[in-house]
Amino acid sequence: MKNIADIAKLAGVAKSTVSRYLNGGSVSEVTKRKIEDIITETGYMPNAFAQSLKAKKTNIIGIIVPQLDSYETSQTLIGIDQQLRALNYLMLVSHTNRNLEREIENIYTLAKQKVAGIILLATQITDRHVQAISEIDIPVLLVGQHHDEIHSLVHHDEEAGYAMGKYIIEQGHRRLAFLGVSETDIAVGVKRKEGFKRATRDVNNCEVRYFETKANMREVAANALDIFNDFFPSALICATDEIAIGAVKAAYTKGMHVPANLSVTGFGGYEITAMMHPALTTVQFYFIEAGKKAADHIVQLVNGQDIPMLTYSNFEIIARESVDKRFAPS
Amino acid sequence: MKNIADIAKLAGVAKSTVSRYLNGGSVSEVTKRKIEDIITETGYMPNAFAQSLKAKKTNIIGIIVPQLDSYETSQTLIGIDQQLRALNYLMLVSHTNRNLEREIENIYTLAKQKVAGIILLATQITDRHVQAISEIDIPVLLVGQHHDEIHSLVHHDEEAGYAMGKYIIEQGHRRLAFLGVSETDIAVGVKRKEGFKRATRDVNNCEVRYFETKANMREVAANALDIFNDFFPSALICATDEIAIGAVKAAYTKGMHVPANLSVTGFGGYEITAMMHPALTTVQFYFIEAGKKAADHIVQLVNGQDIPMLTYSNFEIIARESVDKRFAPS
DNA sequence: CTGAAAGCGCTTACAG
DNA sequence: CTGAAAGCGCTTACAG
Repeated sequence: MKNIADIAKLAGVAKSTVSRYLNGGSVSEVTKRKIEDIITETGYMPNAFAQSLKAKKTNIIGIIVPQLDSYETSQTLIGIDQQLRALNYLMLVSHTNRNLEREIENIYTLAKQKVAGIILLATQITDRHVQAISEIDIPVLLVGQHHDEIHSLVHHDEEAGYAMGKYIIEQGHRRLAFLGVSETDIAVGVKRKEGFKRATRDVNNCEVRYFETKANMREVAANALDIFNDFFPSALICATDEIAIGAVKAAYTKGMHVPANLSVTGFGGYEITAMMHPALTTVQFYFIEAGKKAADHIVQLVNGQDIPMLTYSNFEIIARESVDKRFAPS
Repeated sequence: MKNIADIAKLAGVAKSTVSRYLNGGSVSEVTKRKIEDIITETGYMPNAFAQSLKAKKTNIIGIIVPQLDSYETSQTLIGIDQQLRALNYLMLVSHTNRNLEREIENIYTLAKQKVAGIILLATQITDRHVQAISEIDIPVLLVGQHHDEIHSLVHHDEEAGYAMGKYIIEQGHRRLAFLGVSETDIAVGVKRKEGFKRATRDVNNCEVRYFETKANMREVAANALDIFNDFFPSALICATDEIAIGAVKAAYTKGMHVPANLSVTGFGGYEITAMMHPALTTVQFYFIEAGKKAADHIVQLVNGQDIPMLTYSNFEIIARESVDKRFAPS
């Protein structure tokens, strides 16, 4: 492997001239061509460490993900990667397997690797997160959760919950079960539920009950429909598509028909929800767009530019087959 | 941010002593403690570039993935990340969006970043891949596809195809449609089909027809069942779970019942296949295991150790509800 | 437009 | 066990 000194010697110029050529500094046409020839000839590639060591910055953005095998994560990463590439950055991905301890650890590890910035696909922000983030002195962007002191990009969970509530009410349903997740997850466990509450609380003759489950389709499929006891909702609003998929499975297993016996909805807009039978009514979030925006934001932060502390990503209700129209009592 | 010189000064020793402490060289107990104190006090972290520049190696493994949003990729990455972490390596992920051009480009980019090794989640290996890989002088491991000149880790696609063929025949099916993908994908498009052929070709009174589709559930759902024309198979063997999911949807859309009117099978063992209605009979590959093994292998290659050029990962047939038992003509 | 020199923050023989 | 010095491969003022 050749280094810049070799190239300089072969081209008959100084190292600094080669460096200038590489970085778009002013170099005469003749010199430029000479260097160019040598570089293509030798296949020379500058050593990224030496560059980074000297320039004190890297073109790597670290991404911390709690869960690699979810549609949401994949789509968000695709968006991030795409925009990062356009901005000439690379993506160092670190998987935490939903382990908060490991999340904190990774913040320090990435800092040590001198990444230019960090995007944290967050599920829960603890004080230790905040402390780690403040210690490392590297820009950090939260995606999916919001914290007052850290730049955040979130989906419009509360509004989405509200829209879903409105929709279900409009379809005439009045006995509703909301199947949510732990409130430690503010975005999914609290915001979506709150929005739903806001949409349904002033509706006449409407009974809503709230339940909690693990956000894992297998467990939901196995247990979800047993938690209602003697309550028989006409519609089941699930806080994620995964939960909804499990719930539909559970319904079939019990011999119930969706939506004839039970309407089911999700949140997310996972591709698979269009393939289900019946196709799932859900909230479409725009993960790829959010990922791109996240990449834009972290790079702006890296460059010292100013961005809003909190940004919302859009959503849309996708009405499909899993919700029945009922005649509501007036 | 402090550097090694600051630490040395504060501890009253030479930089080389601090370096030795950091790298586990021989340092007296007293000195060790002094340095330790200063480091925890200052929160000092060595600059990874300077380390890498000098030591001429990094702890980063580059991963090139064609498609981030597939169960297979996610699971494989989880396995890779997990084992890489155990071996003290980090994972630089680069997404190519199934663009071969970008795949080649990424090989060079990662080489420039001086990653210690590269894992390529491959779909197709062209001459240009081979050339790029030979040029960069960094160990490369192929996962999912096999090439004679490059270390490869593959699923046992041919055997899996064979096992699926045997299984379908055992269930009494004799009018079979195999819905495969382009032969440019050797593992999925050629090997699985060949295995299936081997299992079915000597069976009496058995008619098998081969079709090709895009490996995308939406397209399959829209078109898959129209390509048979006047051929009415009792079983449809799909080369991937995605295709099978699309095919089941297509069947429902046409008012057919699975498996009563048409049995359907997949390959992969995606989590969602257990949640479908009916649950899908498929081949389970062990992606996480494969990922871990891939991580082991690339690190062994990085360390100059010898590993076999070709390694197979296991599989298993998962018999579920999407295949009917028929009485075969004898 | 070009070159010589210093320095980024480490590690590694080498000498003691 | 410890330290002084050289060097990894770049970039960046600075001077010309």
